[in-house]
Amino acid sequence: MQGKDGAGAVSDGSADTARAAGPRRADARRNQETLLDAAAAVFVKAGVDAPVRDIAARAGVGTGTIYRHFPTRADLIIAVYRHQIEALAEAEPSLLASSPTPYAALARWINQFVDFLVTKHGLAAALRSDEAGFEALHAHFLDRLLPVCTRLIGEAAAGEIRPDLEAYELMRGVGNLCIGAESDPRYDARRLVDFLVAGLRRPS
Amino acid sequence: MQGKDGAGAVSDGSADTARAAGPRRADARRNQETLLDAAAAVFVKAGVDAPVRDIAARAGVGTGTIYRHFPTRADLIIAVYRHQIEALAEAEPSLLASSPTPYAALARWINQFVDFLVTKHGLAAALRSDEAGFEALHAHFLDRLLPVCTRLIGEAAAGEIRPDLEAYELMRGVGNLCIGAESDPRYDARRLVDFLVAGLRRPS
Amino acid sequence: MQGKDGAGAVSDGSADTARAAGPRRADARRNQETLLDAAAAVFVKAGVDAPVRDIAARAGVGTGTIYRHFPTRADLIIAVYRHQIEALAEAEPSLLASSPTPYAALARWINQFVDFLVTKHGLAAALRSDEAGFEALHAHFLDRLLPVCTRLIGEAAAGEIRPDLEAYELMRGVGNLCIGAESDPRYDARRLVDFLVAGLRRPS
Amino acid sequence: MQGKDGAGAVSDGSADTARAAGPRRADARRNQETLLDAAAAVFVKAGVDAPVRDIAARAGVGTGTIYRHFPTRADLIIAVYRHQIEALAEAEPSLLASSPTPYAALARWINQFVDFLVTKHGLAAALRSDEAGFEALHAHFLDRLLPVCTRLIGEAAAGEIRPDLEAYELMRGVGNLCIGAESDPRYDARRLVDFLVAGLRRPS
DNA sequence: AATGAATGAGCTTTCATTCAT
DNA sequence: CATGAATGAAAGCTCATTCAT
Repeated sequence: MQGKDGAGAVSDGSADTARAAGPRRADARRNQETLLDAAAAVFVKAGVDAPVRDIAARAGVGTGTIYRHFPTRADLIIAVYRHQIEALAEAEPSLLASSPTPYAALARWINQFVDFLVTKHGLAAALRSDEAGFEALHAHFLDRLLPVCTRLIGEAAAGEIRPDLEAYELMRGVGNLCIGAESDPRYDARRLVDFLVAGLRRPS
Repeated sequence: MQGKDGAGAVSDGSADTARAAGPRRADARRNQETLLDAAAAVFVKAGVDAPVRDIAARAGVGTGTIYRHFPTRADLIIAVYRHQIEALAEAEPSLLASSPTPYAALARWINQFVDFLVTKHGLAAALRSDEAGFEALHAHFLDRLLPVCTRLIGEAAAGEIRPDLEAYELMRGVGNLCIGAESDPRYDARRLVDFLVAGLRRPS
Repeated sequence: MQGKDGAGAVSDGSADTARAAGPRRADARRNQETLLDAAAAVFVKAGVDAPVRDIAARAGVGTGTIYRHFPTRADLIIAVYRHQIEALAEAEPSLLASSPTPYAALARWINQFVDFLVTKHGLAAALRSDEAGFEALHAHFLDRLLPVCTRLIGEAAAGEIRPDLEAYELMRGVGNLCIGAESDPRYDARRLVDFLVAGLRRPS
Repeated sequence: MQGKDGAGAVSDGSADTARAAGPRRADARRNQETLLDAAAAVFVKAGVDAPVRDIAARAGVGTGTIYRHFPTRADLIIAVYRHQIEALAEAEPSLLASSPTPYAALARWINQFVDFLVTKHGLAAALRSDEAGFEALHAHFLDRLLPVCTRLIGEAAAGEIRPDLEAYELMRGVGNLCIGAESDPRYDARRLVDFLVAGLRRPS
């Protein structure tokens, strides 16, 4: 599984390191996380082609630091992609704990998932020449998040939402709704996702 | 195609309604329509790459007839595309008349619209080399159907659905949901469209 | 001689009429000639198996008209065969008149003869089951053209070409050179006929 | 795959052996060669259906010897065919050496080639039921002789003959001229081949 | 009598699958 | 196992032929 994890065409070094759990020293890892959080936020707002300067500014570092950790933009996108996947995977318990109902937790998770989709769709463009790499990252995405979404749906399925909803189908549907959303001001994907999520509720 | 229809010799008065497109002779135009109806139905079920034989069989004609009218598959897809657009445009009054509520009419129209999307997405693939042609057909699509969908939403907006819903956004959303649906058995686009349409209703 | 003229296996009627002098009315005969000219031209270019549509198109008529005059392909081939033989027979004086030397006239006649051979060879295939019919048509061919070719050779024999050349031998040789030429792109029969005709000249 | 060598339907044994290098013992091979030379000569004069007695007589052996080596006539024809091909292939240098000009060498080679064609055409009849076998032998013929003829043409092309002459076309043309020559006393194929070869010369 | 749209058998090509090496 | 030849089902496309107009 090592050699086919999809980072093939991308420069190694820090990107590869980031893939596991980040740098060894705690402070270094914290820096890295800050940086990825910042990049993720900027990606959500301005797309994966956002200026490096903006990301650096939001992270409170110099642009050189970004390039030190992620030599190419693809490296950065991949790292953010993994980072957001981790965040989505780890968000489950806290969402369930802090939401009034399981359905509300699912809705909030989907909202965070939409943020991630900017990165995911950008990834496809960034790795256009590396089909295998993209496939591997996509597989990682499914491996990690399908179980999470399935559990969230399961919690809500008890009474709030329509039965027989499949996590794959929901995630794909939300993913589809977000295609091309960045470039079209007349199309607000998030609104439509809200409609879709609303439509999951059982008719009262 | 001999005895396909016992009353074939009797010309159908209603079909004589003057129309811009179509062959001159009345029977030829009726044949053409039969053929396009059949092709549309097959496209919905089996995609735009469905065997010509299947389309011919459903239309009750020989394969040669298809090729005579539409020398290439792109020609056929384009004709079906226009035909379905017309059908969608003309369906409005009857849907409104025969549905219990305007919302139901909209929902049924969207359902028919999903059928059309198979053709629309197939069109993109068929005209991959003809960007300009595709743009023109897409423009025609918007010109013709945006007003229709806007009116249907307007009817329903009075009380049944959430306000401020834009026809463009809805059609784009439904269109997006149907991307790649043919090739993925785990993904039922129509189900998700139903969820989306359900989500348009005002919370009671 | 009537009943064994070689059209035995072929449907009778108009084909038989055509054999003599064509239809009675002048315009009908002209139509017939137009049609045979067209068929001959198409045969030369695309062989005796050329689509009926192509012949009809070149003659400016519908396909049905071809079938009315020549119910089977064999009928058509036979008619073209006779038609071309007549043309070859009648070409003699004008060729002699319009060519600088008798040898040039012979060369041009042979060139036209090569056109005819496509039909002649096609005839054999078309009448495979009717040996007697083929023999009769072949005899007609010899009866009509051997004298013509003999005269042309006679004119040229005075000084331009080798003595003792027999028309039969020359025509057979040219005929042989054209066997199987249609199906083999690497073999240009007309080129070789040109060589052969060139080889008839007396060494200077 | 047995029949790859083209003699599939035909009895094996000496025919197959002959293909490689002939019998082991030198004297036996010399006998074989004498026999094939004789058969070739008889074939040229009297066709491939010549009586075995005649061949045996010319080879100075008894008829039993012929049957011992070549159980069926097809075996014999195939062996002669291969033998003549070898002879034609090996004749090149000596012809070039002993002829006044390359063109003369080519003309003499073509003359010998005409001898061979009697066998070649007879082969087609003998193997009528073994299409694959004939194809294979024909392929062998082309493989072996096309290069030889190409070289001879190349030698002569310098100045004596018309440019752009293809070996395939020439050999096919000569082959065609010899079709049906045996059975028609009014048709002297060799004479026509001479004309054709004469026509290859550049006009002086 | 002429036309050409319609038909569908059949030819060609493709391609998934199998099987032998 | 890996390879790639062999197979044949499936589909595209052509064109001879018919027949309603």
